[in-house]
Amino acid sequence: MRVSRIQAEKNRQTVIDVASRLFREHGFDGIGLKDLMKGAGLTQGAFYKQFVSKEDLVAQASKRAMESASDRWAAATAGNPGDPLAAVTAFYLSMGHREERMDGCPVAALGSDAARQGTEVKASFEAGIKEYLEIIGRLIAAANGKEPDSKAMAILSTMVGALLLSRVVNDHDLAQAFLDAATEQVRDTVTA
Amino acid sequence: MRVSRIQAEKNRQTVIDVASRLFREHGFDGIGLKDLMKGAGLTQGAFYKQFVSKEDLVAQASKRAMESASDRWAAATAGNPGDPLAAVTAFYLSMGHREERMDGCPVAALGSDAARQGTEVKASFEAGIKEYLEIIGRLIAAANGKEPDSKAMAILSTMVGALLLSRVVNDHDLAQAFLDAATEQVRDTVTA
DNA sequence: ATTATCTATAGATCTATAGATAATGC
DNA sequence: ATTATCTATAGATCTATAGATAATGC
Repeated sequence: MRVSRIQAEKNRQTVIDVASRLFREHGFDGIGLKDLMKGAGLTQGAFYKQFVSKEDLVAQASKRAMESASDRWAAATAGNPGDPLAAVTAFYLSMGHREERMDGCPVAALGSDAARQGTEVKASFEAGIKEYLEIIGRLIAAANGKEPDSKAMAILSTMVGALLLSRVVNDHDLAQAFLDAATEQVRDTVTA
Repeated sequence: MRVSRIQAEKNRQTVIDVASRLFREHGFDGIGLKDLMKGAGLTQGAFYKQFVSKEDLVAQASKRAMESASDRWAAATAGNPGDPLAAVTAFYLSMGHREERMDGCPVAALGSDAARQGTEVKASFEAGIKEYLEIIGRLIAAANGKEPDSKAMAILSTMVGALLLSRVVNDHDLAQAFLDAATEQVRDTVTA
């Protein structure tokens, strides 16, 4: 029954990874500890040796989700050095991203939920958002000298808002139109 | 115990109104039927004579919330005929709105939750979003002839995204900066 | 007679805890 | 001896239903 300390820590990390995905899929209140632990191949009983409370896991899973999201942004920019911002918007503002909540941006998937959470969860999101802003800031600094902070915030707002809006409508064409409009807007903001 | 049909219908409407506010505050999964009915001055038992299921109430409360939100937009434009779009952004992109989830925009308050719901709930949001777009479209049509649809979608995305982002960070200054950046962005989009 | 609302409850699920078990680590 | 995980369970809460009650509406 008992496993080694190394394996125990691996299990803990797996729970955080699984939770970061299942929370994005079902919301913080939409999935229980039993199913979260089952997703990691464990039972409910192991949970409280790994975490203080569900809220504790929510904060850690939020952190993990934001880290993997900004890693994905960095990978996209590295994959297209010619037009890195276009590379980011190409995946972020795509119908594929709209349909893969579980592996997508945590701000769009859980932002409304996160707004109701405590300081620690918001701190997890805040750190990830600052990472997003730094990446955007670097990308637009090359093309544009003035007020990169404000422009980066406007760009991020447009992207998050468009993805969220695309997900709450049934009409696929309308969803696509939100993503396209945001793509164009970001392009215009950078060249302005 | 029994009340008149007119009073019964009033009670039903009160439940929808209360739910539209309490859902925005706590999320669809964050409040139960007992507390929703208590908020309307009734007990849990009356619920299933008024609604088919909790999901049914979620759809109706979403519709009500979006209606009252677009009414608020219309009121803001009517209140400042000189610069109606500035009137809308002034309240939408304010710290006051950030802090009043319960009476604020349902897309920001419940968008992540709505993305996980069924067709009926999304239809409620979709109708409200189209209303938002129509209002923005009318306001920018006056100042700008070309592609009002795409511009309206970009503007709405920026507004929703900025409000959501302002709510998931702890730092008030960063929250304010998101709202300010979006305000500026909307202004630039219209005059471009 | 009908019915809007009430109290009560069924059955499921939720978070969290307790004690048993079996492997690790000293 | 310690402890990571297991099974089992406590106590609260959730959605939904059942039957009682008391007022409306015919």
